[in-house]
Amino acid sequence: MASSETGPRRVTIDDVAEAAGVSRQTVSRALNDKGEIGVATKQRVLDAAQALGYRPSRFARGLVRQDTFSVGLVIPDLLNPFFTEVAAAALEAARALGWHVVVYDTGDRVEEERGTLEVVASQVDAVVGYLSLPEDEIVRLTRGLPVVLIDRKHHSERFSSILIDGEAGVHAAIRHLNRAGHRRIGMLDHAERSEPSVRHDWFDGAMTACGLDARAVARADQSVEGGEHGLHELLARHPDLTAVFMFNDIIAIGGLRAARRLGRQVPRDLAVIGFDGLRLGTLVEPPLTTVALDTRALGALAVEEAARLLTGSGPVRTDELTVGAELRLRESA
Amino acid sequence: MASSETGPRRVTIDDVAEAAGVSRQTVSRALNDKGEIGVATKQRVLDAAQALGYRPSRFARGLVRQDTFSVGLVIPDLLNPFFTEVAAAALEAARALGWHVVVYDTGDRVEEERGTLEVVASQVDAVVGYLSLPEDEIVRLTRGLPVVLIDRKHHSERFSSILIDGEAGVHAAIRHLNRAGHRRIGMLDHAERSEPSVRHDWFDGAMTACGLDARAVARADQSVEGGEHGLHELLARHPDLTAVFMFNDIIAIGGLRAARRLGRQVPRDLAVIGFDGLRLGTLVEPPLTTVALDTRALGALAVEEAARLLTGSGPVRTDELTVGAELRLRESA
DNA sequence: TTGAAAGCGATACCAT
DNA sequence: ATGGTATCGCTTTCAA
Repeated sequence: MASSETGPRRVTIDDVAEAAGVSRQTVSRALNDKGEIGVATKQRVLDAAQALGYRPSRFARGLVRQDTFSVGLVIPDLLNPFFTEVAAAALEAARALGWHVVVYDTGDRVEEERGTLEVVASQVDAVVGYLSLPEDEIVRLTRGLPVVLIDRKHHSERFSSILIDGEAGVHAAIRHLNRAGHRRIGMLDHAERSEPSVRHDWFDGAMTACGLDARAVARADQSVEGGEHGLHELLARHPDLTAVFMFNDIIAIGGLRAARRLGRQVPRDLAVIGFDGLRLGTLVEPPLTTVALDTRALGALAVEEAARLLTGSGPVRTDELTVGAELRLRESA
Repeated sequence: MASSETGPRRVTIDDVAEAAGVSRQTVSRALNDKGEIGVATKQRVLDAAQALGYRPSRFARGLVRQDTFSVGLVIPDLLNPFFTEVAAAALEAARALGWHVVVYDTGDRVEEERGTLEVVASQVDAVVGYLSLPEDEIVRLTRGLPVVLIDRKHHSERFSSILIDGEAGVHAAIRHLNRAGHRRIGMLDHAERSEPSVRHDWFDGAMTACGLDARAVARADQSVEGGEHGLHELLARHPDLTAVFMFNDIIAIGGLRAARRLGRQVPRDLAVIGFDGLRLGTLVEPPLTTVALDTRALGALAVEEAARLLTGSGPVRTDELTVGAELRLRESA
């Protein structure tokens, strides 16, 4: 027994050729259903391939027929319904283009994002992602690949961005609350970064436009539990609030639950408005009023833009790469 | 202007070598951070690569360093939370193995499943999927690839299966209802295939074991709306039911909504038990009692089994490829 | 530190 | 209908 056992060598097309007593081109023909081959020969080749357990190398094949593309989709958490919807849309758009999608879930960890970007370059032709690393690091890690950033501006030439413009939607939401008589409106912002979010800016602007005071703000983790916690805190500090605008639907759903526990009935005692427009919002009680994004468009645009970047077809107008948001009235406000 | 414009040729390593005035091995060294290269040379190469917009071919690279694996994950609908959870688990397991996952969403359409299987073979080293095509067709389309079927038995040598055993869990569920005084218990089965589901068999067995009549069964589409419809129908035919076991959580959530609309309070007027144990079930009102599957294990096992199949390491015991289910009491029953 | 040459495993083109 | 040969773009020896 050799001590340098090296594992079974890969079965190549040549092995099949030898076993079937033909040349490798003939094997190729048989396997790819090309014509120009005798029926008997073909069968013999197929049998040999089967017997040897032959599987063509996708790399060798890809090398010679340069006609398949894949995009890497990098997201923080597939179980977060927002990203589920974006991912589903990306898959659908990719299917339409005949592209393959390699999905990476970084579990909200920066090191995983870094690790992913490190390996992704050797697997795909372009990257689409909701990324949190500094841009120069992304530039370095993606070694020349086209990159499409979701909900984040870019600077590098190689990059592009799909942006979210929720300003009009948030204004509509606050106006809606104002008209319904709400004056003391708070916001639950996210707690990820140290600075307030862009959504908070929109909220601020909308409140100011209505002549309202926008200072009742607390922060929450991006999870149902985070929203629950956050609303408790917000209401502890501002018990007189009659309405709350939430950073997103996930947090809003946590808020709904917290309100119930606090004995505050929604929307009678407390109006709640979310952001994102997740399907999930229709399943909770009461159904969530929200500033709805077209997550489908978001995912689709991202993949399509990646394809555009790769083929070098000209730049598209920024507004075509921007997804708007509109107020969707349901029952929570 | 030549009328036979052929598009920009791909930038290869040789182009970079020429531009930098070095050999291509030197370029390779520079790009892969190998040592054995002068700092100045390295920088010159990197600059040239940058200037030319060079990106290494993943196929060429993969061909020579045969060290990366990918698995194709084929599911009917990523937006169905059950598959979201399975997919997330699969991604996590794959990450641990250093594998890449190419995801395909067939949108519940058989033709798409067929189309996917047709192209997937040239992209991955193994396939994991919740498939509905006849096995002989899958065998044919996947041309030699190892295949792991989720929630479905296999016959082919090349295949393996991850099975769900919910019998004990369903028995526990029915016993729980029985103990709580329920006697008239119905079931909402799925409507996909013509025959009753395996879960229906479990229900049947459990009811019989309790000495109860298991004939109140209706069918529902696998969606929230389907569950809503289905429960209406079931209660129309059997108005005296006091409890319902649902094919899965999605349908159960529809049932919850239907019950509310019918003015039946859950669990007081109607107890509801789902199947799957989705996180989603904790968000609805009331939180859903369910026969919970370990979807995490399901996805992870599938990917790990695919890896095992590929490396040819011996077969694993069937019970290690089976995911159990247990009754998770929440508030709907 | 750098370069030349030999593959990796398939397909395409051109003979026969 | 079948085979020979070049080729895809890169990394890995092995020399220099």
